[in-house]
Amino acid sequence: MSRQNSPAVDRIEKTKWQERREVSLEALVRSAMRQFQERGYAATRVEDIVEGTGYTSGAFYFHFKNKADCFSQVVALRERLRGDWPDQILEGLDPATTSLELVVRQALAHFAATEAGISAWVLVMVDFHQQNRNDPAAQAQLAEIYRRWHAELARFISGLQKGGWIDPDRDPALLAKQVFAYSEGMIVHSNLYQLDATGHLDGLLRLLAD
Amino acid sequence: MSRQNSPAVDRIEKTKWQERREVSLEALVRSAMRQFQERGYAATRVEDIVEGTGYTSGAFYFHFKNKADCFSQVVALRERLRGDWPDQILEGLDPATTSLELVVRQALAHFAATEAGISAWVLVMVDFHQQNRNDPAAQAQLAEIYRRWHAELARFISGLQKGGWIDPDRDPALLAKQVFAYSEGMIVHSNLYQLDATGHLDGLLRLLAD
Amino acid sequence: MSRQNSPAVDRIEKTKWQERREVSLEALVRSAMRQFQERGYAATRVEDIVEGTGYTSGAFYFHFKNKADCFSQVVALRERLRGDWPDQILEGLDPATTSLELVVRQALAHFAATEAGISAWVLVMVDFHQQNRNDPAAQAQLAEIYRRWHAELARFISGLQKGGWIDPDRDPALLAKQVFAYSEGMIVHSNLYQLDATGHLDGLLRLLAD
Amino acid sequence: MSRQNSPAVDRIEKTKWQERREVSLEALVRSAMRQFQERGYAATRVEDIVEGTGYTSGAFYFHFKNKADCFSQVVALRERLRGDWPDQILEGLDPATTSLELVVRQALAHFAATEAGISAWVLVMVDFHQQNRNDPAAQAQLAEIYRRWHAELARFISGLQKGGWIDPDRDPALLAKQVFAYSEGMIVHSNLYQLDATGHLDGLLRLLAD
DNA sequence: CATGAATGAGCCTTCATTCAT
DNA sequence: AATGAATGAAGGCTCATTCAT
Repeated sequence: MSRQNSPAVDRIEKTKWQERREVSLEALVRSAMRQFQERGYAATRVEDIVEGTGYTSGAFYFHFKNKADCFSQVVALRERLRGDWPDQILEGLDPATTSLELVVRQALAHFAATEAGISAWVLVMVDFHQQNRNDPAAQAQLAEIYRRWHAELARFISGLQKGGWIDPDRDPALLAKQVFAYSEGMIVHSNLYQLDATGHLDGLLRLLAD
Repeated sequence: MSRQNSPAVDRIEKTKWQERREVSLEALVRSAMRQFQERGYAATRVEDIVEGTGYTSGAFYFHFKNKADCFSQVVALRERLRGDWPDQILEGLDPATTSLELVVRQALAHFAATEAGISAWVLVMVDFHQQNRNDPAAQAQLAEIYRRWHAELARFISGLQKGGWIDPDRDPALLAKQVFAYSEGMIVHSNLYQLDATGHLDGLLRLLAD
Repeated sequence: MSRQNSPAVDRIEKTKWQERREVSLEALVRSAMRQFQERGYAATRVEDIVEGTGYTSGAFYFHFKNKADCFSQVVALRERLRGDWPDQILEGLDPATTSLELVVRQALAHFAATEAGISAWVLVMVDFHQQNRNDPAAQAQLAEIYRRWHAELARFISGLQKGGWIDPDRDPALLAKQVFAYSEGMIVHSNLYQLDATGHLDGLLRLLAD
Repeated sequence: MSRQNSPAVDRIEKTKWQERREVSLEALVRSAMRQFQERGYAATRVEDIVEGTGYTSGAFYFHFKNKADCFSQVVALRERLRGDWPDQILEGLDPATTSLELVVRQALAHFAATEAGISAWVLVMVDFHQQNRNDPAAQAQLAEIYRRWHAELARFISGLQKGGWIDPDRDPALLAKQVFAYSEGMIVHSNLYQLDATGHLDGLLRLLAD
């Protein structure tokens, strides 16, 4: 609290600090996201995250309580990046002229675009889960992440039902669960076993079809 | 010592040793399977595996080149345990009186039984994959494991087609890929996010249905 | 800014700044004393000291060269707080009506009062000593602190001798040394081993008695 | 368990291992004692302890759970070294021809001899206490260490009373407490403030005298 | 075939201190 | 006079693996 300054100056000062802080935090979180994706959660050292950002490991621990906290912030960033996709995608799509396949393609494209090439995040989630099996807080956090993802998906599916793309009698929550699991299962297998994406979309449509 | 014995005695000695060797190897592999499942691959220490078998870490490195080699042998054991399930299950099932759902249930039951309560092996696979991203040999090995699993599934699906449970025009390989991904996606999500199994079977049937 | 002002204003400015400086310094020193006592010297982080004062670590390093310097200033504060106790306590005590025990009790009460609940400072001294074993300057400083404390005690004991409470033939310096060591030994043991104060006063009187 | 060997061979094997283990453990504990004394508990790194023993930090963690555990074992060693001193010293001393001072000198000499030049262990105890203030287990352990030391001292004092060196009406427990605190206070002050030993014995005798 | 003591590289984390503002 | 983001060195501890026996 620089008591000699006027409140106005004070506010400006504070903003400047805050900005600087946000800039470095953002840089670290983005780097962490990339590294986690590239190496997995466990195999990523704090040094790896810091490297290339111009900061040091000390800065890391200024911004994060620990590695797990950093992971949380990465997840938060990913949710922000994803944005309000259920509405965004459905908005302006005419059921009369747009097939279900096209809508689904749009959704997949949205994720591919917003998640900045980080396509196999499930693997990181699994990795994080494995490293924190005995930490109930961490597990609760994972469940919470799912809850949000699932809610978004269910909302999207409701939209599909309202638009007439999907049978309105099916349970959106259940469908969301199935579709989500299927998609991530495909991603897991693609990465673990070096498979191509053939059939991914096809299966998705079968699950959604009545 | 054995050099002083006659060839006959030698052979007997050898056999005894070999037996002991097999016994201890089996014990270690089974313990490793349990531990990997319980703690994940990375988090399982060699000490954890050895503990409870009556052997020590030295024995571990007598039987395995390293931890990854141990993992391989666990996978091999799992394949042996699984056995020739496509034939076993289909054998004697009458399409006229048995629904697709029942057949699928039988298959799921078979895995549950043979895999001895190790139900979330995907997580271990992911874990192993993450720890060995830069080792092409390990990745190739994973691909090979998939190949075999996938072949079995495809064979099973062919059987279903022959029995009239599934549209004979669909591609068994593709279907196997989809069904496998879906199932493991469900398992991953169940474990990571503490979900129940609701809807798992339903989705499976939708994928298989025409 | 001050360069544009008249010398008079300058002087006023300077005084204001100096005041602020003293205020913050005082706050930090007092906080440091509390924290050192509560956590020990080594375990007290600069952050701990600063926390609760409204200042930040930057302010700390404005006032102190480093942590050791801060410690010195705390010690100086403690000496100021202690004040001129040998005279204060003896003043007005009538040897005819006041027992030695009562005088000693008064002294102990005085310390308890002035040192503001900081009763186990020896531990901090030991801690500081341990962390600075290889720094001759720090060790010299400790010796100096002792010298002053010891001188005060010796003066007090001289007073006791003049008042007839203690045999005038005994060496005040030696007695001071013994009494001081005994008292602090008691404090150390009380804190390390969770002992009560039983027998503390008794031993003190035995040391002083002829 | 080398199952191929006879039980006799087995026992010999085990003994060899045990011996080897004891040798290295002893080396590490002794080195730790020296280093703790020389540098203090906190300032002693595991590397310092290991250095000069021919072992590495890995060996340290094979023998000790952590640094605090190592400290415990050092304390245990010190108790072993001290041995059954109350009886040893009093044994064969004739009260008619031996003064109290001489007996006390013998005791002090005993400690000086057995503790192998480690004369200021209190400082290490304080250091350890300071580093573990928030660990109730550690604090309980310290109390236990005191209890044993104090019991030995009280037994010694009882012996002095039986021999007629000390007034039999005084409370041995209280006396032990006072004498112990005084002695360690002296040691603390000697080391912190670079004092000589003058007056130490004198004070001790005054506390014991009636 | 098996033991188990020991290695040694590696990683997370802490914290006194600096410095641009 | 004070802020607070950032540094960077240091230290405790883990664990896969080795090796003499």
